[in-house]
Amino acid sequence: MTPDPDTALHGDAARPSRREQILRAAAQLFAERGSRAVGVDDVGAAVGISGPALYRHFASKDAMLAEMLVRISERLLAGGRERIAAAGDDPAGQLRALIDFHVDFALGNPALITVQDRDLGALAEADARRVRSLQRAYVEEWVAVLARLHPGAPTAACRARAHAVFGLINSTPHSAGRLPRPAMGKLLTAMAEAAALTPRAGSA
Amino acid sequence: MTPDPDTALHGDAARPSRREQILRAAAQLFAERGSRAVGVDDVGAAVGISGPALYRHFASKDAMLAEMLVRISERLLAGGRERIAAAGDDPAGQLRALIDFHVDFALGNPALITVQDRDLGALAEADARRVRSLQRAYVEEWVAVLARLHPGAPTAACRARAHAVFGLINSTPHSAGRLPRPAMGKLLTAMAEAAALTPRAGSA
DNA sequence: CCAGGATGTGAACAGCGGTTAACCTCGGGC
DNA sequence: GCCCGAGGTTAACCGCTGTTCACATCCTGG
Repeated sequence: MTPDPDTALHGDAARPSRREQILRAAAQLFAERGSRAVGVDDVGAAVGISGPALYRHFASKDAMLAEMLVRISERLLAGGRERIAAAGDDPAGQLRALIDFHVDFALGNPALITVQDRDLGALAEADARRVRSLQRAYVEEWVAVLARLHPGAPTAACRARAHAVFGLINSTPHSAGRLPRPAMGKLLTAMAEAAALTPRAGSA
Repeated sequence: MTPDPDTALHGDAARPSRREQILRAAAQLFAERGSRAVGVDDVGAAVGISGPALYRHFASKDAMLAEMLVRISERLLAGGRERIAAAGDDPAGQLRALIDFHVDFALGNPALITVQDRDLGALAEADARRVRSLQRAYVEEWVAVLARLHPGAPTAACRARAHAVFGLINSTPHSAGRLPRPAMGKLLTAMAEAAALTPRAGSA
């Protein structure tokens, strides 16, 4: 019955266990260069140990990436659902809650955002399936809210709208540092809301 | 004085010379799996030849990627400038022209869009510099237009706005196929315009 | 009809990078 | 005081993949 120092519990807070340090450092490096381009030695060096020592903490390099991506997707899905629930029954309020949440996440974790949609393809099919499933669930939360705001719009359109808003907000890593974070937050929030609410234009 | 079948001229039209076939196929594969993950043999197989034959047309795999990315950036920059010039002096019209152009490009070349911002990091520093320079120039075209539409806004904010709009439009590859292309075009255009024009919210 | 360049091919090479193996070193419980 | 497991280290292995080589082929122009 050892305290099980690294399973699901134990969160991210407290002094980060080696595993956490590694995941953080790896996320940073993966975001900068792409997971395929960073070597095991690079990740090791980033946390002060060297190379093969990582295998004391992870089964493989792919396992690191998998855990990283699964966690991100889980945080997004859980956070999104929380915010929707906390926003009551008003779809407009729910949308604002989702946007605020996603903007905060993106501004706070640009590296994770980058890795998430660049290195999904590097996962083994089993892991990829799991991540995609979580992502899909998150998207569907948005779609449900958007559907109430755009009655009569086809679901596919709401889905496209959700993806477009993600793209807008996730642009953060590309223009990071240019603008102070609070200003960036306000700007992205306003743009995202405007984009999400725009009625589709009439045919003529 | 051979007709110089493959230099700059010769465009993309006509029956695509081997080089073009290869570049197209490679773009497709790179977009699907990431440039590092596709082997030289895969690209060869995609055009019916096998493996090392590619070296009759390109100096290296990296050279293929480099040429691909440089071309994309050039097309975007040239196209953007054209459209702005054709739109006269009205900033609102220029913005619409830019948006239409970018939406068309993204919907027409999802693979190129994907490769462009995922595999930039795989380039040698010299090539990367060139591509970044072209991209920057394209962004600045947008920034100039946005600055006229948002007088008093700091340049950094306009730049962030431009990146956000790119992210919105470039979301296409992630939600492709779901919606018929014309509908997708209308939707993205409307969302992009709304996002680009939203005034930044007041402080309280 | 014959040289020759353009284009392909399959085999061999070489380097890189993930993974494993064998060995060290502590800090703590019986 | 000893044993032992957690966590590191370095050296070796090995498979994969970009690249090169030596050799066919085929179409073309003289």
